[in-house]
Amino acid sequence: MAKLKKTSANPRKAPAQDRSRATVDVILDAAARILVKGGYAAFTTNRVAETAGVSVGSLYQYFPNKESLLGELMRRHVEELERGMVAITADAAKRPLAETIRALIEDNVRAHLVDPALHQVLSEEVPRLGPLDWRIAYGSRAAMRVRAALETRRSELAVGDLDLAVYLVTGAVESAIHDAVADRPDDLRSGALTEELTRMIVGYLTGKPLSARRSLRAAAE
Amino acid sequence: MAKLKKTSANPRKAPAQDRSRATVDVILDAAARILVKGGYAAFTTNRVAETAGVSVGSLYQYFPNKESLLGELMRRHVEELERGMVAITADAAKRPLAETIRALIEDNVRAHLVDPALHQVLSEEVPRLGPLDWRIAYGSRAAMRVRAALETRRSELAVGDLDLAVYLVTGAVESAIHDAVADRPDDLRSGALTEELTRMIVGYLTGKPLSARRSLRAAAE
Amino acid sequence: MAKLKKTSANPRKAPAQDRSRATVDVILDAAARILVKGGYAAFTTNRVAETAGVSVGSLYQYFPNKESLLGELMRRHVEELERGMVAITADAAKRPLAETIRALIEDNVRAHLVDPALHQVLSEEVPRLGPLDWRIAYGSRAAMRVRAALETRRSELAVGDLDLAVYLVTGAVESAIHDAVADRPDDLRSGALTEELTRMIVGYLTGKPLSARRSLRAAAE
Amino acid sequence: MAKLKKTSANPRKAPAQDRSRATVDVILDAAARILVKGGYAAFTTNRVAETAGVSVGSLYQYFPNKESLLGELMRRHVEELERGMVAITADAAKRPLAETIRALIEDNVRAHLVDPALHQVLSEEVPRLGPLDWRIAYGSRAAMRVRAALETRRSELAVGDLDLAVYLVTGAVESAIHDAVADRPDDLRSGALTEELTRMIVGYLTGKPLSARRSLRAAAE
DNA sequence: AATGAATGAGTATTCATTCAT
DNA sequence: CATGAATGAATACTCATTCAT
Repeated sequence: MAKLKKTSANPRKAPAQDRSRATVDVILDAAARILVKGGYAAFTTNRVAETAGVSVGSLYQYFPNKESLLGELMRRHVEELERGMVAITADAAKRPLAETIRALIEDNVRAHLVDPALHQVLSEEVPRLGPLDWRIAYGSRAAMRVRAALETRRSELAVGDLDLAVYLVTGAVESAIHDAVADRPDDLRSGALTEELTRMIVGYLTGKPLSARRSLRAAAE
Repeated sequence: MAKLKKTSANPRKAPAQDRSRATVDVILDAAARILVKGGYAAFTTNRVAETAGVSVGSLYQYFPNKESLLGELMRRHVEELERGMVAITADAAKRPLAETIRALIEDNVRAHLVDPALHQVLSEEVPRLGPLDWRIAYGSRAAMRVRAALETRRSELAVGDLDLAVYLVTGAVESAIHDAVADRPDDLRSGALTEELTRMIVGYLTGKPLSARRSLRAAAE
Repeated sequence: MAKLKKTSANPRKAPAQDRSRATVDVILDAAARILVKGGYAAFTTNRVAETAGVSVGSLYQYFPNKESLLGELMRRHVEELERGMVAITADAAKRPLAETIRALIEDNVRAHLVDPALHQVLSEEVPRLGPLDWRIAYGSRAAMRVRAALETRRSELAVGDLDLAVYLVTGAVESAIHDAVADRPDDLRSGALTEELTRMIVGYLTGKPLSARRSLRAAAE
Repeated sequence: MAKLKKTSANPRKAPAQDRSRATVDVILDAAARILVKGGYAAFTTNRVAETAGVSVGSLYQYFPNKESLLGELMRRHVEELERGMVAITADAAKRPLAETIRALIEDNVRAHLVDPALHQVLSEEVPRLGPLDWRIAYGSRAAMRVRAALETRRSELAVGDLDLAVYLVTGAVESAIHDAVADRPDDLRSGALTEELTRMIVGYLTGKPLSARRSLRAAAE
């Protein structure tokens, strides 16, 4: 049960001053390192503080509670996930659908390969943080963006319920890539997974399958 | 003292006697109820025992540790998930691919609608249990079964790397349905999600899209 | 603190019947085996019963509590220690002091080499059992016997306070041999320790040292 | 998570600060009081903390586990036992053997009369602590020191195997005095036990008995 | 007599959080 | 602002003992 004592999961203050910013970063780095190395079980506030080289007191100066530390870590990760997506969806109207979709998938793969271990722990071991949880926030924001992008090329779509289709598609991409980080790292890095995902998604959305063979080229043309 | 590495996540003894069986069930019921109601945080051995109306001692008579309680709960859930799959994949050779796939998806949806709240908590909040974790065991077993089923209809397939395709497809189905339990219960119950998923998967695997409109009928013919 | 709930540390009944006797023995054997193998930490009533192949209930039929199990084990050990001593002290009047003393020491060594591991655990790990503890009972009984034996040869003694001397001597012998079981097993088996102890004790009691070299022979003549 | 095998039986940190030192002392005092009053059975970490007037948390701040509490208590006791012995053995070469031996025994008696109840509990009831146990460490260190002392006066010795003799002698002295704390406190305080022990040991080691009557004087001359 | 399921008080230990310095 | 000593509620698990069958 998510027991939020404080408004929680948000940094206590905007890190305006330099020293503050530095301290916050040092703490978050330590937190990430600990999570990656020892999993959520090793993630204790005292240890984070010690590893960061600050006192627990200082940690609590910047983060009202343990949860907020995780929250910030997640926020940063989502930022990374969203950075590219914003740019790509912005250009959706100018490009064929297939191209946009492939770009989105490629970018998601790229983002998942940044500190994959941390990403892993964050989504697998860390208990849910209530409505502030990144998975929820990110999921729906991503869906909105993708929906908007798809709507700019409505004519190419062959789906009935666009909402449902977007939900399906974003979920499938995110989860496939996420799981592949652990299960199929080679296919992820080689582009094989991107290729297959793209074929699956584009085929589904447009009703016109990219031929397995020509898809890469086709999308580029 | 011989410190037996507790082969955790397995019930301590086969519940042979009637009283024993009853106790085991009463405990598992209580465990499930607590998980659903209060999440993993509320899941303490003492509370489970109390809720079950037995002593902690009794709980530990049947489950060597907390983990094993979760393990058994998971085992039962997986059993539910697998029951139908085995039957369906067994008949794969006799039916068109689309039909088998739709059946698998429908069955998975059905299984997810049995005690969905418990299913949810089990996969989202409960920390990973090592190699005994059902997610790992189940995932790969399911993939194997599906692969075998698809191979009986190789000629209908239009994918290069079958392994990768199976990985993608089973993961996408499982995660889409799983997420929809929480996010889109109506689409799940109405069959809309099943429909879309089937179209996506069949289209991807065969290279020949089911038309959105005629898909249901088509699959049946 | 020794918390005796029952009159404790005595077997509940004289094992008269054959089946009873057999059960008692089977339980004590199991208890001894467990103590030797796993130390006092492994010594739980349930495990003893299981190892013995009887139910806990049966164990409690014959032993009112855990303590009494240990008590009986100790009683048997003391019996072993005392068996020889009685015979030897009985003949004390007929023999030179040195001979009696050597005989007592030799017999004590012999007794300590019977199941030394059990002996060890019993005296080192097992918590004190109150006034019923064998160490106390045995210690004073042994002292009494030795005192009586020495008094039959008073003329050979060169000590002032005989009581104190006996206390010193019995304690020294017992503890030296006991420790040597663990620390100097070779000297114990070779007879070297017996030799030295005899020299020390005889010298102390008679005021006339046995020469190191001739002591063995001298005692025998 | 990195599970550091706690190098138990050592204080967690050097008690540098004043407040820390005070807390440590207050905890150890409480621990000693509880052991003396209620024996090892009453010795629970929670009770120690409560008696000390600190929280369990604080206890664990300074002692990584229960064992380490006992370890420190033992360490301090051994310190007491060794303090005098070092000084006495250092001067062994300058003095007749008898004098050194008597001094060692007297000092051991003195040390055993400091908080004898605690000493008692520590050696009788407290379970062995592995290689960190003071009994082992102290025993062999003491033997080494005594051996060195005796070797400075080799010419006065009439023993064959010095190692064995030292083992015998240190064990006998330690155990006799130790037992006498409980069994013969009057003889211990009056010096009678010291006297007899000295006669026994000196006689054994030198082969020339101190006459019972003149021994005190003789040793002094 | 024998069984073994059930009991539940008791224990060591952790860790998020506070607050006096 | 920073420190880190102190807090104490909470938790998993054990085991001697009982008693209904």
